[in-house]
Amino acid sequence: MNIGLLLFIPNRYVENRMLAAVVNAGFEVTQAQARVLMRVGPQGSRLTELAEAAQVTKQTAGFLVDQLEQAGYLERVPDPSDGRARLVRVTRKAMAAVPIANEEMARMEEEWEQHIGKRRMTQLREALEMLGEITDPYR
Amino acid sequence: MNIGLLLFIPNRYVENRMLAAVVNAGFEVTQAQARVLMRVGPQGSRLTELAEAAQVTKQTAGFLVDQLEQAGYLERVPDPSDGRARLVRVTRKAMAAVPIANEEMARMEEEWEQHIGKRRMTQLREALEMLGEITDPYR
DNA sequence: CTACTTTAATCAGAGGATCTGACTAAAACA
DNA sequence: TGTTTTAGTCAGATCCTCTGATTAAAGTAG
Repeated sequence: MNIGLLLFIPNRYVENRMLAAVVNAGFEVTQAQARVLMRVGPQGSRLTELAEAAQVTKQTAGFLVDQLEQAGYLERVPDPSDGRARLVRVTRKAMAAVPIANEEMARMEEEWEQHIGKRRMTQLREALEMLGEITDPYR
Repeated sequence: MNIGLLLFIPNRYVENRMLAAVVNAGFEVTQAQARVLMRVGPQGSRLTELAEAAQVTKQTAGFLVDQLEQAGYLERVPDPSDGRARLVRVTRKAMAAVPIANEEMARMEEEWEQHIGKRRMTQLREALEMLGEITDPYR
């Protein structure tokens, strides 16, 4: 079985479960919005950075940030160090979603470890981290 | 680093490279079309099967098959065993893309093995296959 | 055999996500 | 100062995906 598909299946599973957990807790976000939201840094991020991190164009990132801003999950403030730029920041409202997502992630990892064993889980992580070195366009 | 993201990065990389290889060889397909196309079985598949395998609704699958049919990559023939159903089959034109995709995949896997080593590659595969058992909704 | 239920596929309509190209304004640089 | 780069936005188009309703064939229970 092709390794692309092998990677795709658990990846889709994680995305679905994370989103479901957050939506279930009352946060109304879509998959695409969530991908942007989770990439906003603690001190705020520029739109261009978000676009790169989420692998979309600036326009798409802007479109999604607009929606998240309107929903009250993000805010834009002027960037003091650059008059052209603005910093996108996570609001308190959105921060409440972070522990929910983290807990769901932890739960999932535990289930996985239960199924494939601690040793294989460590090996999986190691292999994926190394693959990131050659497949992640942003580093 | 969260395992969802760790899975996402190489997965995206595979999808991008596979699509690029095929497109580069003159096949004009999109990512979504490719996902459906690669799931058509050798004896043809029903639309409903394709929808399940590609994780989309029947309507979406139908929409994509329409496009692929129009482009000459797929054809629909009546299913002799069921008057309601039709079989979607890959045309000769599209079959020419298969070796191209396979070669690109093989090339990628070789590069990965080069980077992380044969042992880790085997472990990766094994762990992913086991994870599929609990994360693949279609089995 | 008839009536009900399920299944395969399509039609209609809508919303979401993404892109390319063109533009404005601020910053960096020569 | 004048040119080039960078951050972000506007406009328009396309692609992908969904929900809901419909048609027709197949399966099933009496």
